[in-house]
Amino acid sequence: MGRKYFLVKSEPDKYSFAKLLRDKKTLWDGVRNFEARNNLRAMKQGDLLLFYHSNIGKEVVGVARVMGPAIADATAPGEDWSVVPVEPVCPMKNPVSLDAIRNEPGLSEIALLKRNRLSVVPVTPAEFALILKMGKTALPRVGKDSADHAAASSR
DNA sequence: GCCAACGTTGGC
DNA sequence: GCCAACGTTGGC
Repeated sequence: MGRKYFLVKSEPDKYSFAKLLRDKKTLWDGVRNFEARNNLRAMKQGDLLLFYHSNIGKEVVGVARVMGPAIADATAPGEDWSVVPVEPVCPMKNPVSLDAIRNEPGLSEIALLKRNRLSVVPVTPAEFALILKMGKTALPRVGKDSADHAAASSR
């Protein structure tokens, strides 16, 4: 099956999309909610993430990509939490605010709104495409993404 | 296994 | 900084 889409939240003064751009990659750790953890575990390499700034900004500011499957969260030894390695894909040309999402009829069912306080929520392909469009953002051509291309062309 | 207390998240 | 929503914990 094709790639899946999710939205992940971070408080920008804790970990911002700008910081991810600088870091080039990070482990998405610190998730301490079972449902959010299970969403992390549902991710696989190549899945795309909308990066949302909570509290400050309250807007989708960029797109990130899952670099590999979920692994144990080393920040909670002995506990059953997970992290996922992610890398930045591109910033949104126009950040998409929570208000804009609320006011968009095509996004009335989005899990971000329905499941208010979940820090990792699934996004449908249609919702993902619509938010990119609202952000006037196109995904870059991914030449380095040879594994995905090989998988796609072998189908 | 119910439910009250508590803690956390996140919008305002 | 307040408060509402809601998930988690712990007593019974």
